Amino acid sequence: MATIFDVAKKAGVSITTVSRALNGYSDVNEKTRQMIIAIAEDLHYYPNAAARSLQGKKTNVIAFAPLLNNHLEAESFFKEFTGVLALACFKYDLSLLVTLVGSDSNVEEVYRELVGSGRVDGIILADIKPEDERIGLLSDLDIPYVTFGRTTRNIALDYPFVDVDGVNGVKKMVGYLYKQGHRRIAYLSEPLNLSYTLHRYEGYRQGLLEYGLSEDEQLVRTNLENEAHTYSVISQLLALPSEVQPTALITGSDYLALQVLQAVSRAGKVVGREAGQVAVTGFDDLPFSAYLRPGLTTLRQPITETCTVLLDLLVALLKNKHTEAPLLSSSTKLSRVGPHQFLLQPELVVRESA
Amino acid sequence: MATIFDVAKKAGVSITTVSRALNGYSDVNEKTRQMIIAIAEDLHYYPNAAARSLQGKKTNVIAFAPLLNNHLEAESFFKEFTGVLALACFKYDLSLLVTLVGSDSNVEEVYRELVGSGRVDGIILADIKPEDERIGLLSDLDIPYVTFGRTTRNIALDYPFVDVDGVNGVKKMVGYLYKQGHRRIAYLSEPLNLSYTLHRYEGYRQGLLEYGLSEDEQLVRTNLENEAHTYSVISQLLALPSEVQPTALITGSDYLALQVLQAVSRAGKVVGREAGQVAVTGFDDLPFSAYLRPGLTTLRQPITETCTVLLDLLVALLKNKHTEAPLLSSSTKLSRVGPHQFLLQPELVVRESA
DNA sequence: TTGTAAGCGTTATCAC
DNA sequence: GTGATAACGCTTACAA
Repeated sequence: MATIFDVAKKAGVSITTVSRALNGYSDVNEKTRQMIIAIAEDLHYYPNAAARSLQGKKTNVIAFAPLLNNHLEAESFFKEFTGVLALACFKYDLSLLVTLVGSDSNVEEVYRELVGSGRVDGIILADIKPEDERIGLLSDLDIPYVTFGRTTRNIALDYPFVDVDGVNGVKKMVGYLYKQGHRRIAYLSEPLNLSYTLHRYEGYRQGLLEYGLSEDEQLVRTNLENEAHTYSVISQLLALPSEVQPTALITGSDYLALQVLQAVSRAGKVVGREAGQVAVTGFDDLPFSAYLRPGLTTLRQPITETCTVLLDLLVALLKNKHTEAPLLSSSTKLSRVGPHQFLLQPELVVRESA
Repeated sequence: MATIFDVAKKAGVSITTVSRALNGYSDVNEKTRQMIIAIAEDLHYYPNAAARSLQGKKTNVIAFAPLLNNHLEAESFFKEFTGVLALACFKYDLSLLVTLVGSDSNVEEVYRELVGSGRVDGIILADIKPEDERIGLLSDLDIPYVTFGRTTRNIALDYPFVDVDGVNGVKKMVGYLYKQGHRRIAYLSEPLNLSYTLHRYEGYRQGLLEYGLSEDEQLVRTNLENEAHTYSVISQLLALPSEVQPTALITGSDYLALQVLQAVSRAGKVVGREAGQVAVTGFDDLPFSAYLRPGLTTLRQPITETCTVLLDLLVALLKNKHTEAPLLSSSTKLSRVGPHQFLLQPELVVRESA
């Protein structure tokens, strides 16, 4: 590979001049600059990124460092999100470094290494927990970062985040089902480990409250860990006496809804919105959801918009660590809930399942 | 961030000793090493990756640098593949740098920059064209790389690739349809720009040959660029006189199959394998394909295995640029077609659509 | 077993 | 306008 020395030698100037010419400094004779540019092209010279970042220059790489969830739902969402994020990065002229953080690894160490290595300009964090130690860590480490998702505890930190409003989303769903005539609405969820699971559940509770329905413990199952478990829970629910049996099942994710769809069939009931049928809903609107039969009524996470806002925010922080947050294009979906904090509204997508 | 100097100072030794202690050299007093390790941890010291790679050390980062296809099919496959690849990289303790190469960009320059930047140890190339200039380029640049997919022209190069056998796959599909009684089998494809599209089409031709069917130009449409076009082509095909009308439609990808499914319905026909119905098949087995109604009969690309083989191969090249290729776990799906060249067999997945 | 010093390829500071 | 030269943080001969 050609280095700056090769260019300098061939041009008969010093490396300083080459550097300045190529970096667009004004104090270079225009003729000299043109010559240097021509030679650089000719030699296929590209500045070594490692050397540049040693000098504290930008790498134009950002990291996406989510926690690795072996959960299949998490995995399919991860694929979709990563793909969209990579596409979005392309538009911002950034490369995306995907670094998964294993569940058995020393989390703090992984992030410290990522930052200390100097490989990336900024970080996108995901899979935020109710109280997430990574936020304090990255703040301490003084690297620009944005989280996708937010903590639930009201810690004083004003960290930058973008989140999809799970509370409001599920609340809307409860409202939709209520208007469809449902009065006994169950809530099914994976374990409430990550913030988004809590937010969605909270939306369920607020929804019930808003529509004057009381929460019935029997109808809330927030510990569905695997398919077998889901099956048994559903068959239990659908075997309840008819006056307490749920007529609608809200699930915390599309993937879970998928299992529930199967389970309901196995229990001998039909999914749908006709009388006597069981309504089932999801959350995410992953690509497969549109193709299920019946099509899944769900809440669409606006992934593309999310990534755009994440990058707008991160790029602003990259440019100027302590400046005001950017004024983002105001979409009806998007609201600012803090100086650097944004919430996007999921969209109710009605299909046949509810 | 703590540097090696900080550690050295606190330990009261030179930076050399710190470097050797931390890199596991044998010529360091074990006590000294332990002390240094303790101090390094205490100080949260992590070697700066830029500085290391300036010394020609490994970065433990590999790049995935596919061409950006605005095509939706390409996009959904890209997401799936990238996600699986990232997951696989995690197991190999590698980070994945995703760098999309825009269609309007200077391709050569992008790859030169990627290599010249010194950011990555190796590269995974995708979207291989019949004759792909990137292969010669990366060879010249002398960076380890593996391609997903292969060229079609028999250029003499013995470059490392892993590919899914599209020829054999579609051939199998023709055989399957033949045994189902189909004699008029159409082939539908996006434009034949990339190798895999050509391979799949070639499989169709070989299949016809093998089963004594003659190729009918009317039944081959390899220029479907968009949905509208697909609709019109399908309605044309299904309006042919019954003695020449196709009873089965092989498509070059699941995504195209999706459009075809809709188009057939619009043309007033039913998709399926009953008499009088139209058979439709795909290629890829993307997640949504199982959920279509009717479920899509297709050829599954073994993405996970593909990524494993890609990484096995690349990691071997990383270790020792000119050594023999690794002996990979022999699966029935996998065959070696050259020293560094592997072919995986797609699997026929029969569902209701054919 | 440890330290000194050169060098990896840049950019930035300061002379000229 | 241009050029020495000193960083940046690390690894690795070569010395001691």
